[in-house]
Amino acid sequence: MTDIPKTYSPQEIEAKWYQFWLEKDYFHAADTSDKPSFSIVIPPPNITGNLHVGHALDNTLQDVLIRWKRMQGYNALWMPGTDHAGIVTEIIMEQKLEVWGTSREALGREKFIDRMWNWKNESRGTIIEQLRQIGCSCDWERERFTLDEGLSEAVRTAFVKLYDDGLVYRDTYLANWCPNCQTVISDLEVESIEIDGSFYHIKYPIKGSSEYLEIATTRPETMLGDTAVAVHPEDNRYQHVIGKTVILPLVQREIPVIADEFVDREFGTGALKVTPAHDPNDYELGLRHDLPQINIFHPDGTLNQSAGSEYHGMDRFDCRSALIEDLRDSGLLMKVVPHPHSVGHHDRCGAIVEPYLSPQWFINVKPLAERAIEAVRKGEVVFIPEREEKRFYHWMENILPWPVSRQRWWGHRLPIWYCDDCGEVIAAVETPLECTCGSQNLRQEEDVLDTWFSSGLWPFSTMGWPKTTPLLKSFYPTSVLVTGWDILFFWVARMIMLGLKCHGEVPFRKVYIHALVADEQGQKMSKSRGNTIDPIDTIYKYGADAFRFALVFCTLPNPYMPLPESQIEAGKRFANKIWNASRFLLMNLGNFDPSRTTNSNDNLYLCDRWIRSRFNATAKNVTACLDEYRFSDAAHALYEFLWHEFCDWYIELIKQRLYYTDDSSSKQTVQSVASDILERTMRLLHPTMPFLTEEIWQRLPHEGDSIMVAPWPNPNPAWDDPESENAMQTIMDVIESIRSIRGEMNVAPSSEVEILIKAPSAKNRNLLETHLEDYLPSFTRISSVSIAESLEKPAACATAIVGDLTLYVPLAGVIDIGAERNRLEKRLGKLTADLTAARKTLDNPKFIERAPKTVVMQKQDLLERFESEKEKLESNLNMLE
RNA sequence: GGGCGGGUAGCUCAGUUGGCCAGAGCGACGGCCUUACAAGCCGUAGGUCACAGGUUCAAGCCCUGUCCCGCCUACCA
Repeated sequence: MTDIPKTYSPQEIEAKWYQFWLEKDYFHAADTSDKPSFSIVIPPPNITGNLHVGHALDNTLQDVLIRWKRMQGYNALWMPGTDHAGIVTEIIMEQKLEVWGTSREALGREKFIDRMWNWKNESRGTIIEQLRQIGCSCDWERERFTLDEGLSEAVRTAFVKLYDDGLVYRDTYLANWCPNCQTVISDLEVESIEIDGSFYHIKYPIKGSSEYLEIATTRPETMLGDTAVAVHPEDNRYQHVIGKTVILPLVQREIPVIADEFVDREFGTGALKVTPAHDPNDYELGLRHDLPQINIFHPDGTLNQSAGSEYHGMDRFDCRSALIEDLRDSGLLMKVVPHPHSVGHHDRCGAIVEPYLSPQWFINVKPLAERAIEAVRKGEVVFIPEREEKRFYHWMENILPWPVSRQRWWGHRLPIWYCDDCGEVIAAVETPLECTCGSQNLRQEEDVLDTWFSSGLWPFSTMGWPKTTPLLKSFYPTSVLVTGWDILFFWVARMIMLGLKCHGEVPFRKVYIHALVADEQGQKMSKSRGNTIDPIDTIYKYGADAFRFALVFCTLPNPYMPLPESQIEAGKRFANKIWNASRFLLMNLGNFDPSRTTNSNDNLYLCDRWIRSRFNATAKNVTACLDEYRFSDAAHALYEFLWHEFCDWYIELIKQRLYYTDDSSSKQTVQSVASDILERTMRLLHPTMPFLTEEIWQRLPHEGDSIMVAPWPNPNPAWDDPESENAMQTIMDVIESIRSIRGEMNVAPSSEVEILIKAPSAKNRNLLETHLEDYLPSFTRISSVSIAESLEKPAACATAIVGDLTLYVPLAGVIDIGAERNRLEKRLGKLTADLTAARKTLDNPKFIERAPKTVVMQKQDLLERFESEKEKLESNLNMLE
């Protein structure tokens, strides 16, 4: 066993165990089982993407849950897969095509799609392989992709079902249009960004008059599509122009001045240019006043022929500049005023979104939303943290129709066919052969569906829906969904709506919404900020377990979670600490034979009973934390127990017995207790740090083939031992006091000191007499220990007080009286303050009267302790001369 | 404009239904290569819990107001 390396090196260990688990098929969940079911579907990452830190967090948390539940005896399914990620993937492909000197249009739909599939097949596995590197125990045999035939059938089925129920319709509407991607997008995909824009004040001359109206606009180029000017009906400034005609500058089109209450008199000049085809408000205004809609843009954002020959073919922003110059030249530009305002940008490509008239397919999600809200209100889906539920309601209650068609090629083509002969529109799961009119001139809709539509079906489409499969029966609704808050509306809300609609049941019982990863300054990690960390580099540098531990440790129910590199380093140090504690133990197991150990408590030392009791508390705590999705607390509990109880104290406490005991049965006992506690703790830690724990577990005495399938450690009620915990606490306090004196008095660690302890109570005297000499040498160099009911304070010594105990450490020739006085006075100052506060509370008759008895008693105890300690401190101070 | 979250140690944050002397990690300072671990060990310092009121026997926690910060959301051209 001495061949165990001194430092933990994760690389080969991680690869080895992952392969082992795969070979043993531990990741695979049975279709049906006698065990209770637990299931999670992975938020499918982009098939052509790379793992980023957000994925790492999301999937680590899922892996923690799934490994934990598996150990708890569940038939645990983690359904993996990937998403085709329509628009983003196409954007990247188009960039590649440009480099290769071609384009989407040049290739045509069929060849373009072929390229996409080739790319998909090439990159297939990249992100999956990365998930494996962080240790994800997904059921890889069941891996799905949103464009697979089965899932595509689910998409068609769901869409047709919605169509048949009258929830799908086609409409020409002023929707958000991305001129760069040349597709409509939903309002969720529009990101408002504040820009330093300008207000352009333009003269609109009134026909047959020398007067003009002053119009302020942020988008002067849209004036080419103006079909009216509007003022407030009660605006005194403009009463005389209502009903008159103005001449649209440059264009010379005559347009009416209308009155509408929508216009805000306070804003701008109180006169509004109306462009029904290019502004949502103007669109509504136009409908009310029956104004013409003049579309001045091509789909790519260049000006079309309606803009007039002057501007035809120009880009919309070039046109703005040109138009401003022309207005200036004509003397119609009055002024340009800085006007910061927010402008919609496409969240995928960053282009400024254009409100644009086009025929689109919509889903009327209002009825679905109502049902989803009801389900959440009834608790069929529980949000963690709870506050996310409010965001959910807020969005759902104000939901608008969902534009689902996209003018793109990579995705599910809408299962809609048009009859060229009779104009019939057919929605069908399978390609129809002929129309009801008998015509075979059927043409499928060109548009594809929004990627989020297929994602919305993910929890059941991956399990075989629309077929009724054993998998659906066993695992739907899934137990919990784990995802970031940024896709609550995009994805979570839609899954709930579509799950209820299509499968009649919510898709998951719980949603755990985690933070987005931020850097040390609290800034979200993003490529544009350049503050990202690469998970694969990080794993290489620190090890997967260290990375996972840091992620779990930092996971709090906040919107952003800082993940400083120092925390990942701490994870690495923790892994190394565990490694070395295990190494120590393994080196001292000798020819220990666990099978010969009885479970008798006879030979147990105080510290054995203590560590078992502490283990119990830890096991309870960790389980409770995971039950409540308090990941960070679980990690803290494990860290605290392993490092600061097991390593700092227990290992030190047993060294004497392991090193110097000849009594083989006593040695056998401590070997048994220590290896048993470590083995169980490895199981508690396994979901968080799977590789390290497997490696150590395999080396320790254990039962079974893998820690992965070992049972989750439950607390053993027989191990709860508050008395031992109290006794150990006293001993630890004594040791800490001595160490503190040595440290503060600058006693060299190599020099031995004498310890005298006045122990008035028989209980503590007995405790110290029985145990202290066993334990003390491991912690501090001592020449002798004297314990007595009462003893005289030696000259020139430092003192400390622990409960009713008074410790004397003679330091003749070493002690600095001034330093010791300072030390004691400082302690006394704090003590006096605390004592005064406690006394004040207790002197209040209302406190005695109204506070619970236990609280009063606690306070009284506390006061007594303060008083006794103060008394001792003062006497020590007085004797200091 | 509306909504949500936050302001606790130098930094990042815990602090679960109000009730032991307000904690952790990192950083700082001092001392140790003590045979599991220097990726370690020991010790020390550092906080008017944003501010002002209120409720209560008791407030970091509950209520009101103020000041900051962040985010989400909204059609003011």
